[in-house]
Amino acid sequence: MTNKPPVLGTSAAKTGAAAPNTLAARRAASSDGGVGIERMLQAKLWDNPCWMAFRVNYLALRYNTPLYDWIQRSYGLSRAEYVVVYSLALTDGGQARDISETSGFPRNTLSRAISRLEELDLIVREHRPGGGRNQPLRLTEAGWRLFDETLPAFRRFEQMMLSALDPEEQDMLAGLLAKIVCAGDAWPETLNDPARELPDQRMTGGPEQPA
Amino acid sequence: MTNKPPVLGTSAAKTGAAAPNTLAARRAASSDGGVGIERMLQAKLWDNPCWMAFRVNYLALRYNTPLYDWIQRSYGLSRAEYVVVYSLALTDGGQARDISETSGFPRNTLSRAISRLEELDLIVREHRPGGGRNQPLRLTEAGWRLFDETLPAFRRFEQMMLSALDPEEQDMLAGLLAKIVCAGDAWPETLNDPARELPDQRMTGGPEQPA
DNA sequence: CCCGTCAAGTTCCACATGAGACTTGGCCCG
DNA sequence: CGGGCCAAGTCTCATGTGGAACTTGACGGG
Repeated sequence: MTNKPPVLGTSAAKTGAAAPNTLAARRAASSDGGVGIERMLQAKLWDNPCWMAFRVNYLALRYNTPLYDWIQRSYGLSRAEYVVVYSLALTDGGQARDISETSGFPRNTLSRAISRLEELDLIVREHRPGGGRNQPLRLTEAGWRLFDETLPAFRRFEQMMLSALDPEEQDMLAGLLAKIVCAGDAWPETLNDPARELPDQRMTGGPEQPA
Repeated sequence: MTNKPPVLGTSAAKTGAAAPNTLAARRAASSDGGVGIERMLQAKLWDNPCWMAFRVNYLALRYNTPLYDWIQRSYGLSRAEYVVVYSLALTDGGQARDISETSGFPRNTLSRAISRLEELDLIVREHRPGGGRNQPLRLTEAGWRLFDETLPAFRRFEQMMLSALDPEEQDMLAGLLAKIVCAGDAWPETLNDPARELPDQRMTGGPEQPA
């Protein structure tokens, strides 16, 4: 992120084929073979009162990091910037506000991202001159090209992760997660006193034990 | 984060009872009732080639933000700092490296976090004077107290989210996510050329349609 | 037993990030 | 039709963040 990479263009990022790429590989390289890492990972997985939080965060991390790093290196776009592109590809004419609410990026970060994308001619906004308020945003030709070019990598990575499950299990997972997301309008977005604001759920003894 | 909040202590954070707290509430307050938000959210949920990525990221977001903000305000600890405490509570004697690998924070961020926690007497390290290499970290009495005091909020929030599912579904979800996480040693941590490094999965037609 | 190698941890620094205040246009009500 | 309110979007600025280089202990081989 220090030296501005080529903005746009499928620049191949010379294959630094050497360095170990997977966790397993890097652990093996550790002095102790990463015993401590394994121990902590197992604890967080199987011995964690907040099992869902960990799993979800861990998966998000392992997905986001390689992909957005790649986008950054290859196209010079920050995560926020790419998220704008992606959001518009799914919902053409969406506004900054919508992206903010569905992605969690603060409004000012998106404002910047949008300005930059406009400079790069990846998106346009209904430029009611003087910065009108409700500005629908759209991808340009170049924007769509970028999306089409990058989507497969995201898809492939996700499929790779999902390949640990068979197809029915994948459906199951999709449904379960959707159910939770849909219930999401009701969660608070800030907490003042959690003991007061959150229902005091009886803890239903950890749902699982080591495999 | 501008004015240093009281470090430690269950400081009640005066109940700003007024402002709308849930998405639904804030949407209702929008000029257009948040129609655009809803549209984009539905698209990202049901019309998204990367359905898992979105769901997982969304859930992570909706979980992390309120809880870690609360920790920050009430205890003056950053997310990284709290993660250290939490990690040690699950794996006493773990090292910085382990936390880094299982949480995704870079080593230097954790280094800082650990130093600060040590100053605050929440943790201790086997201080081979002069900064020995493999330093096991442990919570102090105060550290454990902090953990015990804060854990319930995290648990309650997670339970609240999970309450969209019945108990068997929760088990199901736990199992499915675990299966994926366990397969995780094999994912690459960086990508040079995704088209070359990732298996070219046949796309198994989106797993679901609108509910 | 010393030296070379390697990774754990630290330091430095440039920069993206996001909190908060501000501006501006849309919209509703009188 | 005019004024007031409210939210969308922007700007400024302090600061947390993470890349990269560095230091230092550990370990293994000659």
